[in-house]
Amino acid sequence: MRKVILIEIHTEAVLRAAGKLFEKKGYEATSTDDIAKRTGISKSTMYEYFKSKQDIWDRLVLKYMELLLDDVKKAAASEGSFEDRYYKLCFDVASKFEEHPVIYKGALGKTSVVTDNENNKLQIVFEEINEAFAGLIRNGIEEGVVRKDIDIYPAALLMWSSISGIIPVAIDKEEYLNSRFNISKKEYLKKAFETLLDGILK
Amino acid sequence: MRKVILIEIHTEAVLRAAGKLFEKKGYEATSTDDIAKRTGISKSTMYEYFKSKQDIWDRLVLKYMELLLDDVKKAAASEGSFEDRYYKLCFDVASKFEEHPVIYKGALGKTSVVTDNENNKLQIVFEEINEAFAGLIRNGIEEGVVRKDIDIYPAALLMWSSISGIIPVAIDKEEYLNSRFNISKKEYLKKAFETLLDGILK
Amino acid sequence: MRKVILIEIHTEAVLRAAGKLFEKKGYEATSTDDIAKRTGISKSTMYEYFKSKQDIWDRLVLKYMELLLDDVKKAAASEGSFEDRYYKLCFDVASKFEEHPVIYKGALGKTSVVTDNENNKLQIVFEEINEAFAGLIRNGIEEGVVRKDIDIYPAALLMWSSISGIIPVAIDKEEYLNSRFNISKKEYLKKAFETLLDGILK
Amino acid sequence: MRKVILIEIHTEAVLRAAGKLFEKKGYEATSTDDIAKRTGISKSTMYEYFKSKQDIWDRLVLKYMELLLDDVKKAAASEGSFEDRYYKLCFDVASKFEEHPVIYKGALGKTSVVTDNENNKLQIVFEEINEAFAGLIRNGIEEGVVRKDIDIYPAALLMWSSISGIIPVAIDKEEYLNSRFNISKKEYLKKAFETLLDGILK
DNA sequence: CATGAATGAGCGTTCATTCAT
DNA sequence: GATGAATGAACGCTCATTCAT
Repeated sequence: MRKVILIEIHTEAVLRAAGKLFEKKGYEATSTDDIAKRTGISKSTMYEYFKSKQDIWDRLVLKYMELLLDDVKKAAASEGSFEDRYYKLCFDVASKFEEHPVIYKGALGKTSVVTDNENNKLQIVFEEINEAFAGLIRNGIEEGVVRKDIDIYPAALLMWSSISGIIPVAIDKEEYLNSRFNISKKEYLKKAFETLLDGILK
Repeated sequence: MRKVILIEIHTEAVLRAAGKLFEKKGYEATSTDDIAKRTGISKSTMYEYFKSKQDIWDRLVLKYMELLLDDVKKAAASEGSFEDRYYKLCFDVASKFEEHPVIYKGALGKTSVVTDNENNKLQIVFEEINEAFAGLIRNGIEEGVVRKDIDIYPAALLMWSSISGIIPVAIDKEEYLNSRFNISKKEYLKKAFETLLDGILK
Repeated sequence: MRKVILIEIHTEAVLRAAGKLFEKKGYEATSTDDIAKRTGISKSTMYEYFKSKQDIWDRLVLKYMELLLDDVKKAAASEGSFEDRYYKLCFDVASKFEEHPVIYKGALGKTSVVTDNENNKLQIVFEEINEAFAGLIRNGIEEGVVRKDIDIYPAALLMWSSISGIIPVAIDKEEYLNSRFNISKKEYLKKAFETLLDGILK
Repeated sequence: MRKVILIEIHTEAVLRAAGKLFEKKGYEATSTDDIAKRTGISKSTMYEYFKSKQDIWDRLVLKYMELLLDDVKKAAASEGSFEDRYYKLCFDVASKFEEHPVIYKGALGKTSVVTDNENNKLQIVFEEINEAFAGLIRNGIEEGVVRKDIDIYPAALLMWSSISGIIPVAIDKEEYLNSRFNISKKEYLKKAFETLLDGILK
């Protein structure tokens, strides 16, 4: 087998295993032993491909953020009205979060710790996501539904960061929302995204 | 020395030390050794006052959330127009976050894990903060500046969770905002809070 | 209150508490904290009366061995035939063991560690128990039921140590005896004591 | 080096070291640090081969009981008269006890705690030892020297448990026997085993 | 290239004991 | 005489990482 392919295979396998484990037990409680065992390779081999546990985490986060970026780009470029695309984007992000809360919370909670190359890539993905949001808002302006006086990039960052604040709370507080306000998570999210949108509409 | 006083002194001292350390290195990377040493007492003495490392964290988070609650209540009840109070509240929260990002992020990321008594208290504080937000929105409606058709509590939770998403990003991305969009953190936050507010105004 | 009485009261209270706890959790797993708390006095006060945890154990063991001695003496001096007295003695020892297995196992398992004064007392109690056994055997010889050629003291020690080997096994293996050999603990003990007796009878 | 060999080497080495230490200081007072240091490997390596301190103890006890079983089987199947074989068996057990009193006392004091696989093995060894005793008694009956009306298995258990009560006392009280009754440990044991035997003889 | 084997450093927690008041 | 308060010294155990083969 070609070297490059082998690298890809092992890397993928480790990330898949690590993803499952980090999600289930969190970063600290997951041991490198766990990951190697689940991957089906030896720990030493794993260290050939990843230079540390942190490296596994970083590359995993990067991978998931790239997946998120894909989704976000697609949603922003999808068919339908501005609002359709906006909601699609929001719910796509929510769905990603819900599937991998640990990783996405970690990714967004630690964006400041940008020290090495890998994290620079993360920074770039982060900016590209912001770019996609910005593009959507720009379209909204062009279509005449969004206020012209809006600063596109800060507004994009605002949307994006609000959404990333709203979603985990919606997930964590689902039961509380149900029992106290008789409102489902989905309804709550819809309302939240709507209110957020109202802030930038004409 | 009287027992009651000592409890207060030591508890305070440990929480102060732990606050600094958790803030600097995070929960996992902070050892109980570190905390005791910085407090200036022996580890065993510390364990007389706190039953575990988790207990230290829980009580610390509770304390900071209570401080936040105080601020939020005061801001919501302060002089001035609805908008004045809204911005005061937002910036007060931002300022708290900025001082203790690790703790507040942790507090908000785990609010759902309500198992023991201490955490029930945390849950209550959380709800009281939401209540304060709700009170503010209710005032806004009474004053005729906020839309009547708004669901107060979900809206409060939305504001509160959006804000808690916006602030860390604003803090983490300060440099990025500066260099790319030539906008200060404060300006960004102002804009963000403003846009958020627009969503619920008439 | 007179000093002597106070000492007695506290000492008794501590031993009572320690007895319960050692029996329930064993020596190592019982903390001095546990004992003091259960006694209702402060740990420091406890240390006024006992110089160490080991001291508590030693004096407790001594106390129980003295109780055993009492029983043994009474049984040896009781009414009835030689055999009646022998079985009474055996079953009295068994009953004490059953009530306080941890302490009696400990007492008999550690008889060699005779270093300090307290344990010398234990040594004396031990010898007195042997003396009681010896007295019983002597009676048996006088009554013409026990072989004359027997060496009284070694025989006494033998009985006594055999019994202390038989009883814990009977207790620990009760279930095994039941399920495998369909024999109750009591029947087994009876047979065992009988066989043992046969060894010294005419 | 091949894995299988290493497992054997390390396991053996740890058990040897642990045997010495448990014998000298007892289970609780022996630390895992002690054992690893004496073995000459790191504590972490030790934990590769043993899952806990208790595991070390359990496997050690099992090993020694298996050695005892070997001896007992051999003695029961050895040349000579019934009595020769009986005494050989008794003195073999005594010799094993004398070499490793702590372990054998522990083994016999805890045989009832049958929870995991390792301890099931121990239970089986225990029963096999009993079986060997039973075989010996059966031979005695066949040879016409032992009473026919005896219940073989309970009698075996009786012998075995009496012996395990007699031996430690003989060892612990050696000096006492010497100085008080002018009898050597060996003589005492001989007498004790003899008396015990008399109980089941015709 | 892959890995079996090893480990140093550290962790949270416990507890018998002491001592100033 | 009684105790509240403090602690030093361990303890069993884990784990990310390394390195010879």
